Amino acid sequence: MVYDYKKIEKKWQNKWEKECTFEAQNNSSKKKWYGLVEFPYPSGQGLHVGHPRSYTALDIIARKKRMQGYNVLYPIGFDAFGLPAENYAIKNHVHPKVITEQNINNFRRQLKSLGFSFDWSREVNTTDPSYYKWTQWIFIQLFKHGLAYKTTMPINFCTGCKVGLANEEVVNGVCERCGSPVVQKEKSQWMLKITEYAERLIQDLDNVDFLEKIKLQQKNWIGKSEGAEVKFKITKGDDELIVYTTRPDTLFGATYMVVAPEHPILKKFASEITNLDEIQEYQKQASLKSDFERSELNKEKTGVAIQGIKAINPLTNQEIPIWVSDYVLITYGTGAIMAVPAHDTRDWEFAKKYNLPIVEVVAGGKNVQEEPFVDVSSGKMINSGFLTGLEVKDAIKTVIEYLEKNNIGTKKVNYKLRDWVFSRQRYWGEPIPMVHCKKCGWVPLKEKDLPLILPDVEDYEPGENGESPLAKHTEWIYTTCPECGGPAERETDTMPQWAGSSWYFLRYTDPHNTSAIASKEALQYWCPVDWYNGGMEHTTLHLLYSRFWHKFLYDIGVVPTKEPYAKRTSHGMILGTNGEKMSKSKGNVINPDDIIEEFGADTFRVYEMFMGPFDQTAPWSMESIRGCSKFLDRVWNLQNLLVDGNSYSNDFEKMIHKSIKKVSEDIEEMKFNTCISTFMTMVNEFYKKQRINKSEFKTFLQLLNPFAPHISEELFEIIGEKVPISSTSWPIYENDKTIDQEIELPVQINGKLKATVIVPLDAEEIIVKEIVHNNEIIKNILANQNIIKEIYVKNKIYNIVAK
RNA sequence: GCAGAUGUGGCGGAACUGGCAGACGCACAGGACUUAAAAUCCUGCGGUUGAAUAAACCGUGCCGGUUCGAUUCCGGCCAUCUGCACCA
Repeated sequence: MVYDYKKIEKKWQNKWEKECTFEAQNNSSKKKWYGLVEFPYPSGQGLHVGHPRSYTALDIIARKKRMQGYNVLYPIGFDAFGLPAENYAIKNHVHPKVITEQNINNFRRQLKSLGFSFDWSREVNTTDPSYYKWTQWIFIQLFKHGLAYKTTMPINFCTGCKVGLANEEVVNGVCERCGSPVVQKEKSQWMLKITEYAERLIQDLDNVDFLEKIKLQQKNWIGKSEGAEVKFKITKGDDELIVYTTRPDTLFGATYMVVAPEHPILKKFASEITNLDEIQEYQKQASLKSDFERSELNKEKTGVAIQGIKAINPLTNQEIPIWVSDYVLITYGTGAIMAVPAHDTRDWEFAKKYNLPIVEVVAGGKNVQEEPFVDVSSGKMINSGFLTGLEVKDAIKTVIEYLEKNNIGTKKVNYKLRDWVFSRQRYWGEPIPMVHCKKCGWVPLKEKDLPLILPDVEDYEPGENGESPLAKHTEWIYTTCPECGGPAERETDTMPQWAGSSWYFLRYTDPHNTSAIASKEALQYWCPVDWYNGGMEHTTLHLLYSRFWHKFLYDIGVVPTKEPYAKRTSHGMILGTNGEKMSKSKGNVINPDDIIEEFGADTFRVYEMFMGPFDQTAPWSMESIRGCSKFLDRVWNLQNLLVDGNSYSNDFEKMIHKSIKKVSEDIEEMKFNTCISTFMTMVNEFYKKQRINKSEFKTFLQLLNPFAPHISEELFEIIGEKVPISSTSWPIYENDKTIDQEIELPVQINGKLKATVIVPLDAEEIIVKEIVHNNEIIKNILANQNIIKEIYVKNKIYNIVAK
C-alpha cells in the first residue's frame, strides 16, 4: 500500500475539525496546561517556514500533555493591525480590512494544513471590534491610573511611514517596518509609563522560568544602574545643570560638560549665549540624524562650545565650559553629562579634538594625555581633594555622602528603559478612546461607549505633515465631551501594533465574553500561561510590554497572577539554503505550501524538528527533508512487518522502554532532533529484525503521534485500534527495563581506549579488576609496563596509568 | 564600542553531571534487485601511514591550565552570527 499523505492528512484534519478534538474545556476538574505561541501577523506573503518551527514544537508538547491527561489550551489568533497591510492597501487601493481578511483566511488555511492541534473555537483577531474594545478599555484604565499621559518630546519620525516610532522600532537608523530614514521631530504623543514598573520587571524575573539569556536581555534592556545626580551651578542666574553619573567619584576630573542639542538650557539661556546662531545651526544638523547615526562609533565627534555661560564644578569650584554635542542623547539620564576625559574614551576623544584639559583622578594608567585610562572599577584616587588616597569603592560612598550633605547631589538609581511612545499617526490601528474637551482636558470615553469603532473611511492615507489619516475626517473628530457634554474633539492617533498583542493570551481564556476581557473564573483557572515560546526578537519589545500590561492588570485586580508567563523559551531562525536570512530580495524564500504539496505536513513537521537544535538557527536543506520523507515511508511500511505474539527478545523490549524514556524527557527539554533520531533508530531495529508486534507498533505510534499526527493516526487505525491515538494515554516506561544488567565498560591505558569488557551493572572494583586484567589485549600491553595507578568509576570507565 | 550567542567529518548535527568523540540523517562509494534507470534493501564512510576487518599516530576554532581522563571546567586569544540606545 502506498503512503498517500495527501488523502490521509486531509482525512484526519477534517475529522479533528468535525469532532472538535482539540477544544479546551472551560469547566474541567482536570489539571490545566496552557501552551502559547506568538500569534502571527497575517502578512501578504503567507506563512513563513519559521512560524511552523515554533508552532510544531508547542504542538508536540500540547499533544503529549493531552495524552498525559491535562486539559490543554493551545490557542491561535491573528495580530492583524499594522503597517504592512496599510502600506499595501495604499499602494493597491484596497481597504486594509479587506486585505487583512484575505490574509487571515490564507494563514488559517495554511495553519490547518499543518495539522496543529489549535483550539480554533478560541481564535482571536486584534482588529475585531469585539476584541479591541478591551484593548481600548485597558488603555482607559492605564489613563485613569496615571500611566498614560501626553507629552511633547523629540521622537523618531519615519520619513516613509510618516509616523512616530518608539526607539525600539528603529533598526539601524531606519524604520523597522518600511526601511525609510528616521529623523527627529517634535510631536505630541501618548506615552505609557512603563518606567514605573522597571524595578518590578527586573525583580520578578526571579520568579519565572525564562531561559537565562532572555532574562539577561530583559535586564540589560531595562538597564538599572546606581549612581548620583549632581547639580552644577551656572555662572549666570540661579540655574543649575543636573547630570546623572555612575561615577561620582571622578567628579574632580570633570573638566567640561556636554549637553544634548535638545537640552532646554539652550532655550533658557538664549539671551546669555553669545554664539546662538552657531548653536542653532548645530541643533538643526543634529535633528536630521537618528539616534543610531548619532551613536555610531568611529564617527568623528562634533560639538560647539557655548559662549557666554559656563558651569562650576561643585567640588573644584572651577569654571568649566559647556559644550553641545550630539553624542549626548536627551532621552537618557538628564540629557547632560559631566565629561571626565581621563577615564572615558568618548570624552577623551572629544577633549583631544577640542583641546580641553584632561585630569587624571584614578591612578594606575599610563599617561592620560596620551590615552584614556578607562578600566577604573578599582584603584586609588588622585588629584581629588578630600577623595585623594581612597579606593574607588570608598570614594563613591564618601563623595555621595558629601554631595547629599551639601545639597549638591543625591544618590540615584537610573534605568535605561524609557517610557513607551504609544501614538501612531496611522489609520490601521485601534483608535485611542480619548476626547479632548476645552473645559475638561483629555477625557476617556465611558465604558458603555466602547468599542470606539475605527471609522470605515475611504481615505486612509497618512496626512501631509505626519498627521493621522483620521485627522481628515471631521465628522468623526467632532463629538461631545463624556464629562460635561460640551463640544470636544477625538484623538486621531491610533495605537501601535504592540497594544493588541500585549494581552491577547488573556482573551483566549474566554474569547467571546462581552462584559469583561475574560471572566474571573476563566482567568483564575488558566493563568498563568504555562509555556510560551517565541522569537528572541520579541524579548525586549513584546515580551516586556505584555509583562508590563499584565502587572498593571494585576494591580487593578483584573488578573490573578503577577506574571503572565510561567515559562518562556525561544526558537532559532530558519535560514535559506545559502545560510542567509530568508528574504524576498535574496530570492531564498521557501514557501510552506510547496513543501506540504511535495512532501506532506508530517514530513514538514518532522524535518523542522530534526533540522537542528531547536533554539539555534538552522539553514533549510532540500536534501535533508527528503531524508525525513524517506523515514516516514519506512514508518508506513512497518505495517508489512507486523507479527503476532511477544517481543523478539528482552533487548528488543528494553529498546522500547528506553525509547519511551528518552522521547518523554527530550520533548520536555525541547530536544526534538534527538527524539527523531530515536524514532529512526527504533525503525532501523524493526527492519533489522524484520518484525514488530502489535504492542510495540502501538507504542511507537503513540510516541510518534505528536510529531507526525496524521500518519500515526492512520496506522493506528490500520492495525485495528478502535479509538484515535490522541485519546489514548502517553506510554509509560518501566524503569527496570531501561537499565542494562550488563555493561560494556571501556578500559583505558593512560587515558587511551584499548579495550572494552563486559561487566555486571554496579560491579565492585575487585570483580572488574580481575576481568580487566584477564583481558588478552590489556595483558599484552601491560606485559612490559609498570602499573602506577588504577582508576575505576562504577559503570563508566576503568583507567590504568602505567609506564 | 557594548551586550548576547556560536565554533565538532564533505554537510546538518549527537555525546547524561568530566568518562568509548562523531549517534541519527544527508551526500558519496560499493553491492543486491532490474534488460536498464528510478525506487527499495544491504555494506562502507574523520584524517595520516598501511595490503589490512592488523597496528600506530593525529583529531571537537587557537594557546595554555586543572585532572588518571577535557567537546565538557578555568584563564587568555581568534573567527563568525545576532542585537544595540556612544548610556556617561
